[in-house]
Amino acid sequence: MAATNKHQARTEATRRKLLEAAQAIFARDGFEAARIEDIAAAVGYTRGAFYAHFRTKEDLFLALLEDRANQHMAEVHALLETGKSTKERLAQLRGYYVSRLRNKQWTLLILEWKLFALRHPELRAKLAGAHRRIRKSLHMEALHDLLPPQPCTEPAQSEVPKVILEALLSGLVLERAYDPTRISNPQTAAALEILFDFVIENF
Amino acid sequence: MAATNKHQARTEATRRKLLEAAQAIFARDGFEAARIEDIAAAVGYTRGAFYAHFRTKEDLFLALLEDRANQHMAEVHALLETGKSTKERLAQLRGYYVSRLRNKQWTLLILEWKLFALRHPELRAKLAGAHRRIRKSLHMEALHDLLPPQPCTEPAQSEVPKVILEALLSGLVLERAYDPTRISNPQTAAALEILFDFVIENF
Amino acid sequence: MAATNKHQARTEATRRKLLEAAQAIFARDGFEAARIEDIAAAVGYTRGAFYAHFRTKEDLFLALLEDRANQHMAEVHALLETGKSTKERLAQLRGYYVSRLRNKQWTLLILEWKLFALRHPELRAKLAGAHRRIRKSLHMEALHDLLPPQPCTEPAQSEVPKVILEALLSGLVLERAYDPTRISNPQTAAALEILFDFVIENF
Amino acid sequence: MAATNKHQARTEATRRKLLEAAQAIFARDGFEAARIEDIAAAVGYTRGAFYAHFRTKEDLFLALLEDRANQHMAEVHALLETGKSTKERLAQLRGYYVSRLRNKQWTLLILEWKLFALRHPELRAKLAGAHRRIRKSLHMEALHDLLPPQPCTEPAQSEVPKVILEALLSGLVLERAYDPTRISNPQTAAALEILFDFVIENF
DNA sequence: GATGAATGAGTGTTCATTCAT
DNA sequence: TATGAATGAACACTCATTCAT
Repeated sequence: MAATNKHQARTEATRRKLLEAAQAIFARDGFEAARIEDIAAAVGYTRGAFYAHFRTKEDLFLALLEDRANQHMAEVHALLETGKSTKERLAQLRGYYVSRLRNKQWTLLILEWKLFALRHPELRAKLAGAHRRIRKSLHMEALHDLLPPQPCTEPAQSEVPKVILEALLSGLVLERAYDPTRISNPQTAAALEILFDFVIENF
Repeated sequence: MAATNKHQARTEATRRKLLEAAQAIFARDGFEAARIEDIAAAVGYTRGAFYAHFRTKEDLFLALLEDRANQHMAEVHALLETGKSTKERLAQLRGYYVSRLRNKQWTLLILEWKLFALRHPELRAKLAGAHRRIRKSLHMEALHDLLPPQPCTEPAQSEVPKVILEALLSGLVLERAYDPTRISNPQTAAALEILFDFVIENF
Repeated sequence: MAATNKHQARTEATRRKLLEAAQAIFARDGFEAARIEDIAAAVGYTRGAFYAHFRTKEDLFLALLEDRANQHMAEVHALLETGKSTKERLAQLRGYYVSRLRNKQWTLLILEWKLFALRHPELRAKLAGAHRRIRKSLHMEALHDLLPPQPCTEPAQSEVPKVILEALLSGLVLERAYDPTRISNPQTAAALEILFDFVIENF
Repeated sequence: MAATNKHQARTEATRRKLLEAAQAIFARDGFEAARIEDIAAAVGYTRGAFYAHFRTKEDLFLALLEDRANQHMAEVHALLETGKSTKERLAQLRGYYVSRLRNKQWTLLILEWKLFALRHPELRAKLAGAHRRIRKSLHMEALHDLLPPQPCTEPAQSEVPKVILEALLSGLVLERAYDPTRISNPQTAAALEILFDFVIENF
């Protein structure tokens, strides 16, 4: 039993290492250009080890997104639980939102994910699960509860601010990665703060 | 001479057809997954014909961006020349900006281009020319002259609104392509209009 | 008629130019790596012009060898006709033999030709004509008549000195092309002279 | 450990098989016309397997030459160690030299190698290592020590006999491959023996 | 669980050749 | 005769995936 646990622990550790490496490689090279071998080698394994943990490259990609989505969701929930008032929680959410600017890899991964989904509609069904979770993690489901009820709007309406904020974030992260000289980090953060407030109030 | 002209015309026509097909295929599949054969076949040619017009796949990708960038630049310039006052021109620019929402392919191509540049830093130098033109076409250089002079800001500052608007547009186009059910076209257009005004005034 | 002659002359001139270029390119790149386009471009034509004069690349290669073989045969014959005695003619032949050291292209072409024949036995029949002429040009048929009659030897025997001298020449030309620092031109020429005499006398 | 050794053994065995096949195919078809697939198939593998052992076709070609060069060097050294006197060793070297006549593949490979080097001067630097070894294996370095000291000659002079003998051998092997009817094997061997002695004494 | 040899499908690219002009 | 656009077969090389150990 103890042995089994040790085995399990080791297995789990390898899996985690592979996921970690995958995040870096997928963000760096994109899904298509990423090589299984690079991912395995990055944590000191060979291709074979990879296939002991994941069925295919696609599989890894999805597992990675699911894993990270769960993680991010947990972070947001933890964050909001410490907030005492709606106002405070909104401020925390804002802080979290702006801080995501620093996590280039995660943002690029989401970009890759969207492009992937866009280009493999036949996998939509299979992707549905991860899909929803990533949605949740991305879109700050929480936001919904924090906003003043808008009586006359359909529920779909409430997606608008989330989509806007997300689009903004991902676009800015990409721009900074693509050409860091055009807009500085503080400038970007400041802009995000202002726009966060504006969007929350006006959409 | 006549023969030469005919040849030239034919060459040019084929080249244009290939570029047209390339836009569709690159936007649909992304740079990595796009197959030369698909591009050629889309306009009724074989792979070999392709290579009479472009040296490599990369070459085609860059030529395509350059071509489209020139085209978009021309559009903006034509647009602004008809405007009588600054205010009118700004309105036109706004209209053009929102209308870009409908050109999914071009926006996805720019996304691909940025990812490509991000992932091939060794080509930055070679890419510089197309780079700059696309910049100009994207970033509405014109915007600069239309804004009220902001005495205390460095020139770099003026990039901020352009970057924001661009990020927003590309993010929203991607989101709509990825999941068209979340936010409708009118919603997106309306949001873009509001945010255009807000950004112009506040950055 | 005059026009026809002019046409013919022009055609012939183009053909000669192509052959000239072919010699340089085939010698430089070898048969396999030589590109039709390079040959045509070297004399200011395009691929199409080439095909007005030769059916295939192989065709050109054979035509070239035949042409050069004829030329060399003519040279040897002219040379020997001026010689008054057997001794004198032998000395002339010797001089010609050593002088071939300077014609790197022709020697490399013969090498290519042999390798080609060796590797396309199915073409042997087709090659027979050029084959024989090149043989004659190479092997100094004349030599046979100059040597003292060797009563007891079969005719085949008389091939031996020719083969030896030819092998020597081609090997030395190749060596000098491959590494010019190892053996100097004068050294090579001197060696050839000595060996020519030795071979003539002893085989 | 055992596994590693087995893996290594298998790897080494496959590599050897591929080298063996490569020798046959390169000698048969020449570097340019040789197809990776043929080489792999000749020992029952697929193209992919080939690339697990060699980076490129060029790589294989160089590895092959290096490998064979080492082998031939070893043979010569072993041979000379059994000779008791200079005279005996010279006789052994002579025997070895003449026996090389029978190894058509190796001689054709050297020919290919020289043509390759001649036509890829940009690779000269990269080729330097194999270059030198092949030189040594070819040129019977040993010869140098066996010859009577020639007081007045520069060291470069000592290259002359080696170059001559080598040129002769390769030329004759090629001639026999190209047209086996012209000169018989015994004739060729006899000629080589006579010329070996002549060259040793006179250069 | 991990290795790494081997597979095999896939794709970019080259180039001899054809053909309408 | 000469052009050059287009063809299409060929081939080197890559890489996700499998499998015996």
